[in-house]
Amino acid sequence: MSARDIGGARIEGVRRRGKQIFVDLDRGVLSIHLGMTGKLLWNGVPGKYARAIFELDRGTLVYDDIRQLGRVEFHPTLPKRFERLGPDALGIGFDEFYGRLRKRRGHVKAVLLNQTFLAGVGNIYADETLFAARVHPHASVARISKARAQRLHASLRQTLETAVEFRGSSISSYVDSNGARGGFQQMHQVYARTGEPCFVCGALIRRIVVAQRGTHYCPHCQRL
DNA sequence: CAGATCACCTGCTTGC
DNA sequence: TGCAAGCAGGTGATCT
Repeated sequence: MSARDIGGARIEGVRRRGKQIFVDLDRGVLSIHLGMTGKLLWNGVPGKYARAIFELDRGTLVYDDIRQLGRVEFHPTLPKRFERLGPDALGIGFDEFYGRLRKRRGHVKAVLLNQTFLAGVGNIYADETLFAARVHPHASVARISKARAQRLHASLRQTLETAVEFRGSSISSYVDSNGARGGFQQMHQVYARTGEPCFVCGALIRRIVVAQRGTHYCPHCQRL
């Protein structure tokens, strides 16, 4: 993407699906993904890690990203890969959730992280959801009962809604567009609590690796 | 096609 | 004190 692509473009709308942000322009679409350390700062001062600066009529939007796992791309037409994104994790009802779950195989945590299953569940929220639902991250999706699926669905919604309310988890450096840190990290029950006692039963939280991601769970509360 | 693995990137933590 | 190694993770490419 270069300034030539979007200079003078008119913004016609802004949408979000999971972690993906879409800015509809009169000549295409801007897709933005914050990755892990990406930030969009409204009227922020561009610092050492500013990767893109958008001069708008009413202010300046700075895209800042320390680890550069995020992306800002311009597309004249939206690529097919975005069509593969699942429905937004916050909006899905139980029937659709259960129907989609039944078509999947493998470890439940890997499925939760898969953005074609649902869009929007990252590593922290997968761990926190599984703890709230009392489901072991290694549980096989094929063997999840409808009752447990209901707990998973309810826990996912609860976890994400609370996280949004607290404006996210500022683990490394996340801040919102006003530069404010999130507060959800203080609510974490298992994430990054390896070796510490479970708040419910006192058992020590364990860390394993599932789907190449650090995975935290209570060996007593969460069952296969 | 599905699942597993690696590369990307840099600040912070750990170990010697 | 200093330095190297390990770790964090969302996604896409590559491999099996």
